[in-house]
Amino acid sequence: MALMTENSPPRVLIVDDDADIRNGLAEVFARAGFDAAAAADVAAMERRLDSHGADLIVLDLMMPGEDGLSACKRLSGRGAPPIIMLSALGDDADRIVGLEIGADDYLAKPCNPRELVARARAVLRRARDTENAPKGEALRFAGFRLDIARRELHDPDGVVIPLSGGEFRLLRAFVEHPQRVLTREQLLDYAFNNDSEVFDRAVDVQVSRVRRKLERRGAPDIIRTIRGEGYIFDAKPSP
Amino acid sequence: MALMTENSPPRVLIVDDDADIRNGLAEVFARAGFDAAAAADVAAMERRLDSHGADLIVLDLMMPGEDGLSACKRLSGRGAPPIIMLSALGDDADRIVGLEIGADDYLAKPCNPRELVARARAVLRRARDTENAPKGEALRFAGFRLDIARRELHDPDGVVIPLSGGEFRLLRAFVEHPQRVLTREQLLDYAFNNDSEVFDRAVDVQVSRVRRKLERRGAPDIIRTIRGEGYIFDAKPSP
DNA sequence: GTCAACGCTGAAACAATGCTGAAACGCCGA
DNA sequence: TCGGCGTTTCAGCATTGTTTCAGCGTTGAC
Repeated sequence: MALMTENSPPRVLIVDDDADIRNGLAEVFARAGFDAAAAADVAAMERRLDSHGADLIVLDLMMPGEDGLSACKRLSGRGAPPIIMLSALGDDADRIVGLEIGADDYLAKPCNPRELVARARAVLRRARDTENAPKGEALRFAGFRLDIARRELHDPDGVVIPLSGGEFRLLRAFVEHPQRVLTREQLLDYAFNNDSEVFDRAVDVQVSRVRRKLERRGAPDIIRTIRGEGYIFDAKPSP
Repeated sequence: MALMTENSPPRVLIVDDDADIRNGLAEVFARAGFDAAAAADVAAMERRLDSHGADLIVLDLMMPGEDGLSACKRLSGRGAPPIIMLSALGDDADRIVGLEIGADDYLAKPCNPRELVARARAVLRRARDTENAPKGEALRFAGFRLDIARRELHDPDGVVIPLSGGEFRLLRAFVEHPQRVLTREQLLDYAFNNDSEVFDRAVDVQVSRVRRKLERRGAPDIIRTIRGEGYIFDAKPSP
């Protein structure tokens, strides 16, 4: 599968012969934060896939030229991104129901744009979940263990240290970027909602909160201050 | 039971009178790494079972000739592989549940192919885990037993705790994804009808309903809140 | 080298934001 | 009509960004 690039907007490819629908859906997805592209028929879709790839295809069922259905069957073999089929209302949705082969989801047109986007996100999430499923992620440092799936910190004795959401994100940012100076600005990027302007000093406060919890378990000086620069996470990643 | 050969693809046998669905599902399973075969009716299924065996049967409920239901009842007695029943659109899965047929899981058509494959894997996993145990696979946690086939929850004393359909689906989602934070969005995916837009908060309410029933049987804190993130099912799977 | 002013940081207190649980309501299908 | 279920409302409160202040390292002048 064309792997979705981490931390970049998911690329959706809309395939429909009706220009109004095509562009409308593209705009809907674009506004929802997707990287949206459009193709008027199956041939154009294939070209686009070859040249740019995609993380998700929204495919109209009925189209002149090669049918969406046959394209779906063919695509869904290997390596293709997940597919959401759109069927025009009035086409017996029931029949399509039986034919849902290969598609990851389907909707009847006209469909609510928000619902389409929601389903798209769901399909992408599921695809990603199955990719990352076997990953029992845990980051270790100085005897501690940061359990990503549970968002918990365990001290060397295995005792759980409660972390708030912000504390967890900050500590995670540190653990994932160890042994290097991180400016407050970088830490804001990594660990704070960057949807609004937040003062640098908020970082100081969170750092001190995390420090206190680490120190209390006998691990002082793991987060060192670099005066005028920022902070550095100074712990050896444990095995 | 026709034992599953170790380290070879699991053999699934799809039984449906509709050729499109039959072949489509076969392709879905094949793509998912199964060794898929298909049969158009119960008689063909029996022949296939005798000649090749299978590790899992996906059986349509409504079929001409012998009904899937009766075939399921008959099969589930002895040595037969686990069965996933598919009920056509409109049939209510919850109603089927009450019937004492031997299926291991139920899905309502139309179903998401990924969902079906996931359920198939889950059934096979359970079957393997309890290979030597009497039939009646169930998910166990903290002394409780969640019977997938009967959609019932039994407390440590064996008493049945009534669950509504939504409560069952939510609890099942939790039990199948333990020890990790599940966002409300994920839980909506797993446990709610994704036919329309449902607000996040519906999850909270269902969670509180399930919590109340668990707590009343002396199991508090099994579903923990992760503020700002979601919920985590924090129970050790029991033997 | 000494000293003082300055700026940076840590700690604590504070307040606003928004998340969550509980209860109640209403809709809808059986 | 009733149970199930999604929505709404509201109160409580954890979280978190801001503020204030003191300590101290840094820096520049003398």
